[in-house]
Amino acid sequence: MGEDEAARLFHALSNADRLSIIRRLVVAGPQGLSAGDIAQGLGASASRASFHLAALAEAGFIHRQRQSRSLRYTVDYSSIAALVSFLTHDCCRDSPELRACRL
Amino acid sequence: MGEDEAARLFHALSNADRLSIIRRLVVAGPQGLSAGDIAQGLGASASRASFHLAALAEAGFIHRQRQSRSLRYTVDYSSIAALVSFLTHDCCRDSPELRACRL
DNA sequence: TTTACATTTCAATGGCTCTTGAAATAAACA
DNA sequence: TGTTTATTTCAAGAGCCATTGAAATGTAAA
Repeated sequence: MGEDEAARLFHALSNADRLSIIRRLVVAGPQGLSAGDIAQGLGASASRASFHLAALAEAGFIHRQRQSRSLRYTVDYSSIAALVSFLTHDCCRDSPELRACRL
Repeated sequence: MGEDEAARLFHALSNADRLSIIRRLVVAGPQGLSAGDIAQGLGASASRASFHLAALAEAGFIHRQRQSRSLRYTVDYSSIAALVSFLTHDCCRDSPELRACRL
């Protein structure tokens, strides 16, 4: 992953609503959540939730699937793993200093 | 770390120049690099480099120290470790699905 | 004590991001 | 078919971000 791509992914995570969405989808597990559930959980309007869902989906952090009238969103763990990998391997070059402060 | 704080840190990383700065500082090691070295390496104007250095410093990813006429910048690994920890522990709740796709 | 060097700060500009509410799309049901 | 439900898309506006070049700050050297 190059720096431009990584920057694009970090931008997708640079918003509290979007981080909250990811966390809710992690908690929800494999069955995910509908757009409406997410908007309600966030206390946001439908269009605001949709805007952030679109940003996350475009970056590959979540996927969606229609289920009758609802759209069901789920988290994509591999995209998060890729970002962790970028930070530790690419960016910090597996530096011992980083390891040393693993929490 | 809360979602607002995490979002703030992700925003600091959401730019290719800033990611490039961190990488250069990792490569440079404990003695770091001067602002001028960084601007030159980036192919950016002094003020542009300074702008991005200020954003990274404000977020705690780098530190600076005056050394004669230059300002020497170094990377702060603990801030990066904290972000990795946020992604894996807080955001993904140490989910086995995340582990499963560790690269 | 001027002069040069290293870096930041400032002001202006263009572009992007987020929010809101209204309109459009899509699916299910009566 | 017409209506309700679920969600996205669109347009407009406010605010933030990044870039540029000029001016200001701080430090060392002549």
